[in-house]
Amino acid sequence: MVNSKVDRRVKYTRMVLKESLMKLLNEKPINTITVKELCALADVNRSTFYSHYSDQYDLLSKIEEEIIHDMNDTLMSYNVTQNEDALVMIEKIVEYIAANSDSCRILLSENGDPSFRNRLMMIAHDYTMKTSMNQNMMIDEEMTEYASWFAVSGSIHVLESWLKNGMNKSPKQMAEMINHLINKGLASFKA
Amino acid sequence: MVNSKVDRRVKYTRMVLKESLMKLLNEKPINTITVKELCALADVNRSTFYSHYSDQYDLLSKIEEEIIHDMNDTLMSYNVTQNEDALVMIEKIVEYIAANSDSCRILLSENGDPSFRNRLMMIAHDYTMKTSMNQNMMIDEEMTEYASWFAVSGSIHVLESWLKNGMNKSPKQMAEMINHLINKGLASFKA
DNA sequence: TGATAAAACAACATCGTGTCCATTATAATT
DNA sequence: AATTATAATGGACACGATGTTGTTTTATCA
Repeated sequence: MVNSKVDRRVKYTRMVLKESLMKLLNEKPINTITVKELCALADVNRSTFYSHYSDQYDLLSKIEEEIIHDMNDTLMSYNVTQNEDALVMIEKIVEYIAANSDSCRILLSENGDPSFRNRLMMIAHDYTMKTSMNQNMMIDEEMTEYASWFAVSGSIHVLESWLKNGMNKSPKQMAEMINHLINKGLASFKA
Repeated sequence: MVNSKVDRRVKYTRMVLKESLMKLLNEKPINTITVKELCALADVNRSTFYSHYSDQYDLLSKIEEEIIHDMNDTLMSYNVTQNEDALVMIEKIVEYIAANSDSCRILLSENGDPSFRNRLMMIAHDYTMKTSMNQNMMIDEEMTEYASWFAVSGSIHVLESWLKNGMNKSPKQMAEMINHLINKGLASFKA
């Protein structure tokens, strides 16, 4: 156990700082949040903060790092093969986001961090495109790249809206819809 | 002429401040830009800055406002009817972005402003969805909303990449590709 | 050219910042 | 339980950006 070597006080300090920053991000953008007020909310001395993080942005990126890493691990554990259907992969991603909806909702919101969105897109790109896109050859190399990002960006934004709407559909429903939109576009929704 | 009533000095001050902020945004994110350095670059007194804008973010939003307003006007002038093909509307939007590629590239980049992206998406949403989506009835109200945002977000992101790549395709090519992706998805690109 | 208004200049208090160090409190170890 | 180690606190500090104010200089407009 590597984790057990970390002092309990350190664990608590980092945890409460992360929680407090997320609370503040739920109310206002990062650029209006000061280290001072963050520490006041967390009831942590400002000196202590600086012994862990260089500033608000550093703390935010650490929070994101944690989620991204955790998500990667989770997806890795499914050990998806090239042949497996892309729909399964999309489902796994949606389910992970659902399981971490609070954090994801905040980080993807108006007050969130665009770079988190980008990192998430990179993961989605890797995990879905490898399986679905490469199955068939595409006409144009550059166009393929554009098409791939179109799908990923659209998907992520749909999930952002979904989180904002309190997850009014099941993860399975969302995954199926996204899969349809990616592969067949709006045509698949026309009556 | 309403514009001619504005003092030349005021015009110059605002112009040079806008230009300077864009230059800085081309190099680093807004949260690392100070009013002090912005004024130094623009060679404008800090007091003068404050008589026009409350802070960097205010100035940035004014810049965005200008582009958004201008874009709306441009699109309005085409007076697109409900029946007109969505492809035409997409072309107009792509062409506008191409004509203002420098500003749009910066504002949509890593150092740009997410809210500009959102405003752009609102416009694209209004101008394309009204024409294309409503032509056919959709199955589910909520799903229609999701599908619409999927298309818009994907499209904007593709255009972001396109700008970043130095516009290696023609606006017409991009518009056609986007139109295909929206309506037929990846299926339309498979060999 | 004279009236008007904007920009520049200088000075100011304020606030958050980042970094000290000494002290206190708490966890880990024996 | 006592000891050791180390994390957190509290206070102080200089520093720089901020936002404001009043005065002077400069440019514009009519």
